[in-house]
Amino acid sequence: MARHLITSALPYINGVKHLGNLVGSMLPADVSARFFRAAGHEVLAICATDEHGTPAELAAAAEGMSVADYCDRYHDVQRRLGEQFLLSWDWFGRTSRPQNHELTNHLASRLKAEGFLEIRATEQVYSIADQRFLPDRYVIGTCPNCGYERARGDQCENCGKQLDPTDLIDARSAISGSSALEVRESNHVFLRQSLLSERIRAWVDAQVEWPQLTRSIAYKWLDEGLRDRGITRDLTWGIPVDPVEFPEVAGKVWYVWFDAPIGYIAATKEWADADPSGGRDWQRWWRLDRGADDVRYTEFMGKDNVPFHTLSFPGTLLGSGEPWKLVDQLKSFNWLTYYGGKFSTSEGRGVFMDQALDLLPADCWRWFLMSNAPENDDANFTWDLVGEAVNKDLVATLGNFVNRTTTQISRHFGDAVPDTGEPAEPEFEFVARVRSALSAYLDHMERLEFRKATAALRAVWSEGNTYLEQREPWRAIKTDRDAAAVTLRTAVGFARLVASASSPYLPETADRIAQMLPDDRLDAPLSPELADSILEVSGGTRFVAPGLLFGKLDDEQLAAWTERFAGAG
RNA sequence: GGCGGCGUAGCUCAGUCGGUGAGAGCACUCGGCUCAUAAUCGAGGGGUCGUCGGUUCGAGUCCGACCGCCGCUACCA
Repeated sequence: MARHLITSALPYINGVKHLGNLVGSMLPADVSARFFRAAGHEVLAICATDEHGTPAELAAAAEGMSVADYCDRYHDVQRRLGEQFLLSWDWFGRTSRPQNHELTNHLASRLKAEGFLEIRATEQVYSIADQRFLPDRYVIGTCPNCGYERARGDQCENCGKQLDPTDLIDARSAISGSSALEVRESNHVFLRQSLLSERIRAWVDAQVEWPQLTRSIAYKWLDEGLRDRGITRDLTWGIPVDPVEFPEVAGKVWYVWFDAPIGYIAATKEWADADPSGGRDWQRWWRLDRGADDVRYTEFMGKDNVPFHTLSFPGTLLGSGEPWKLVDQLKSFNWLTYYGGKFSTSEGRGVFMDQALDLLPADCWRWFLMSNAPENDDANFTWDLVGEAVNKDLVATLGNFVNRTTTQISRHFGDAVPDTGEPAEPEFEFVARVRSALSAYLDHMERLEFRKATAALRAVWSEGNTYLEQREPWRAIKTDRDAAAVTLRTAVGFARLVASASSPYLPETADRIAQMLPDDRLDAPLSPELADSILEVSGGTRFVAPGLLFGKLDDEQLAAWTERFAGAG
């Protein structure tokens, strides 16, 4: 038994996440958490909402709410949607909670003591009308290079030229449109990543398990040279700096990218604090000097998050001088595109988590998304692929197997598992084939190779249909009732195994299949040897047909959804 | 502009250190079966591996150029 700490990139607070966000971090994290639990390991799965920063303030203002109320509301929305997608977090926390305030300030204090922080004066654009400093990209104006009128202060989207806000002609606030801007000087705390660079590189060098995408992103940044980075902001919404320790920046807050990953640890502390018995020990998962030395820590995220998780956050923990647990495996994902384009909130293109659940059950989405996950390259969402995943895999292969098996049992043997006949060579061969297919599936799961794992799981399902075709119980029942009994009892045993094997992807369906045998459940850990359990179902035990597991999607339905979600772009 | 990635059967994708006749699922064709949501099982057709050139006994796999698509480029997160 191993101990697995699993975190998924924290979803940002401003609104409902789309299916690309889901498949890039939260969903694979949950599939892995469920898999490792099913395999008998100890698992702690942590997630939280990332609540600080300018976009949260603006989104709250747009809805006429205080930012604290706004975050309360959307934290609840995201938690509920996560639960509806059957994400089995051990804890879903918030970066705005006191645990994160405390830990963020603690780590800042440690970094200061170790000499990795520095106060620097910076010049930033201040909007008088908005009464706030503007991040570069919130200043818009005409590009001096190409004349594009809606260039942003960091880069012109039209010609690609990198800009400073002061380069823009007719610069104005992207928030209010006001051109009453001025450059003001402001002190900020900088994390001296340049001093940490060699330690971070040595640590990255040791991460031989990381996938290619993760490693290449980390080395790209290291090779270009890590720059010192401002980790405070002139905002009101965030974690306030300690005015005693950092008087030069009193009244400012820590940068959201400084406090967000610390939120993984703080959310674990929330989890521990929430247990009144005091039986949960967060340090056992995060402190190498408090029992975390045998933890295997896996992070899940989209590729845009990789630099922060391979460089800045590890730099923060290494620089603290304290023995924090660092990530072991970092599984990163490319983008899920919608018919080749970006999922877009502003243009209404793509499918969002709340809409998705109105169309199909969570299990269908979980299966479609994971079997088409953007693991090695950007992956394309199309409704045809949704239809294929549901109709071919779930309905025709898995659902049909369970349905044809249970229909025949109910018809010929009633509400008990047939108990006559003895397994023979065909059953032993079947078990051997299942063991082999199951083994391939479990290997891919261990390696977090989700597309290969789903293909391998589908191959496991197929073995059931192949077996039925070979034994033809519908024919045997007419001449050799015992032979049909053995076949169908074996098929039920296989279905019970399939429920266990499929549970990481299809938790709800797995439960429904398992309910077929309410008195004879399978709870042994997932392993190739579990294939032997196929022949261990008790004949005569109570049997309940679960009914159809999945509904088919017809072409008209898919066409209607294609039309509805085409979006403005 | 810089950096990185991708371009393999109609579609979505695998192809580990370059090496027996280039793979899977879906779609398509043929056959079997009829218990099952016309589902299933078996067999088969289909690709000059973006283009051109190079290295090599041998390249989808390495090198160069070009064409096309995409991402990142550090105070949005």
